[in-house]
Amino acid sequence: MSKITIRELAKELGIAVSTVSKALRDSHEISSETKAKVLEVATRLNYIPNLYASSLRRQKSRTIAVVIPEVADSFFSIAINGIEEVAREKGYHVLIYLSHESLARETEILNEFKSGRVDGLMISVTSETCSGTHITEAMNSGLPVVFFDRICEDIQAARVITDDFESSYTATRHLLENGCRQPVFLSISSNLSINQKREAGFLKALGEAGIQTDKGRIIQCTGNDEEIAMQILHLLQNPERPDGLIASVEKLVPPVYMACQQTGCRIPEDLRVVGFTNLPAAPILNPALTTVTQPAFEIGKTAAALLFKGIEKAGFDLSKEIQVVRSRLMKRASSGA
Amino acid sequence: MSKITIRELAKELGIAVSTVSKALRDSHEISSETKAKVLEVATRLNYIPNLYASSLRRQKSRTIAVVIPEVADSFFSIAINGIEEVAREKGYHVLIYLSHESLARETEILNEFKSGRVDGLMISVTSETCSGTHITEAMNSGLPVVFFDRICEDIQAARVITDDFESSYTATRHLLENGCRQPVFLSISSNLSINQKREAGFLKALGEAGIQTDKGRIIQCTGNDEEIAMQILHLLQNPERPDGLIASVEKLVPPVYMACQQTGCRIPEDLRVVGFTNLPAAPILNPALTTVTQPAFEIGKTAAALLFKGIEKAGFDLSKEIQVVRSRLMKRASSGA
DNA sequence: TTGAAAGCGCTAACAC
DNA sequence: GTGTTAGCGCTTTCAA
Repeated sequence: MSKITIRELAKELGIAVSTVSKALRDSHEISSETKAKVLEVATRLNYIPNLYASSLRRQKSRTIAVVIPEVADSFFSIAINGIEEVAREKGYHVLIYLSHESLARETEILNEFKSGRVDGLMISVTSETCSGTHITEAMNSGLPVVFFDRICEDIQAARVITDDFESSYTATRHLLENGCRQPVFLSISSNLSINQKREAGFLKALGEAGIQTDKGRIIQCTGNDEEIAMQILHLLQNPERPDGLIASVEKLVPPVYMACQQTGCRIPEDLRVVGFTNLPAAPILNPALTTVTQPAFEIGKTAAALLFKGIEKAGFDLSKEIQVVRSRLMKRASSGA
Repeated sequence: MSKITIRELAKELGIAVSTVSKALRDSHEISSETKAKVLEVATRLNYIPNLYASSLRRQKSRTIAVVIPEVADSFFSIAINGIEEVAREKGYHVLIYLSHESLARETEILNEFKSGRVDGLMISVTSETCSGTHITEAMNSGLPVVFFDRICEDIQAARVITDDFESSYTATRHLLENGCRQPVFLSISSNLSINQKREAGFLKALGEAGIQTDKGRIIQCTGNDEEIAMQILHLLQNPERPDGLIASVEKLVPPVYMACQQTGCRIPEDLRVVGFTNLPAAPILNPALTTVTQPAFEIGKTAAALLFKGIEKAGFDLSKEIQVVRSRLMKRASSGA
């Protein structure tokens, strides 16, 4: 039960520690008989190698870090599922860090990785992150990095993203085809490249439909949850209220629905709604929400697989890798489909 | 930028490594002048201590493990928020492991902790976990353990839970007071102590109301998502269908609502529904869902705080700690409130 | 094919 | 108050 070291294994077997070490790592220079014997005793004594000793020696930790703004969000939590699945197959451990949309916090977190704490990093940046010097610094220290979903445009690094521009364009066209003339786009930050793309897709569809794009079509929702709720409430109370709405992130969906309940604004009759979200509850909302559903699990898996390639394949240049996994528009009642 | 060691710091300063080490750890046996000098050079050279060397030497990793069945669930993801917050304050790192409701997987995960990989463990067990020998084994190796939410009754260990019996009893009474005569309780596993308590609270309320508790009032939902959906569909298609329902876990909510849509069963007229869930979307479902809302964030924080006390306070006996944080019944339209 | 020995970077006795 | 030194448990030359 107590901690057993490689030294004790060696003593038990009557051979040298180095032999045991090699046998355990399945080295080709050890005879298969010896390997078998070592393995047998190791399992019998329930030997578990000390990861820290190994990490110190090999400068490898078999651990990766996942840095995300928030975990209580269906996109990120499902993405973690994908990441964890791949990590487990590969025998890696997963450290989770939440930046809570704070650049300062994100910087602080990344700074710790310079010491070799992790072998790789997967990150979805905060809405405050414009420049990425804290990230490039970590990369320069030799850390393989993969961005997923929320990338940093100005950093040349591996990216796993979805087709934000196209899916937003498609969603907007869907609204327009259902009769919207004054749709708005609810954003949480224009720093975020995914938001810029979603906004661009939205505006392109508007432009093609001959709808003015200059006056308040894009609305920044800032502040805490209550402030955002108030902002949305005001929007819908306004006499010139929109007749269509795209919620660009999941957390905007409840306040939109609540504001409609409070103002008597009917979905979809008065306001057609589409949300970027992976909420399993989307089909059972009142009314069922039309969503741009991102391939969260796939993105997590793909990004993790890419990272491990970067970690394990010598000479593999991660920085040029860009993978796009497509989102799907799921039409439901909220858009009057 | 490159990795700088304590040895180089010492050389730069012209003092011994041990002095540097002690200064960095703010030891009382180092003069404040020396400390200041060391700190200055350390920050100037951007020294980041090698965690693995330190962990190997001190047998402490400043890392904790969180083992949960699933992360794409609002209770667990919010609990992680609470855990992460406390961990960050304490300067600890958080490893996440998903057991996916598999005892085998859970056992495999815990086995790795015996080598001293983490300083403490927070766990919410799988629905397959009846006996906890894999957990006691880890505990016996000296690992501080805190259970949260899904505990193991037969293990004497720290627990942070909610009032499952009482909240289920209250929820059931609420259904009965609104006219239910044939409520059912949807469960995913009777192994789980939280489910047993919730079932017991349900049955007690039924008993007090003079309702028979022997015939199929408690329904085990097993299998994958589709199978569960089919099972619930059959339940509602049955001529003797229930007039009230408690969904004991979040993932049962969507299939219940979907089945109602498909069968034309109206909530709350034909079926009054209560769900154990922290879904932010509960108020905007069709109709708004009455929930037993668990204090997920509080549970996470409390459990983490307890674990750190167990890790850091010498002689503190974690195993006797039991903390109960109360859930709240949020009455909404689905129960006909 | 196996073994001896030198560290990985840090900490904690123990000396000075 | 500061320095010297012996490891923590493991991996990896290099020698046998």
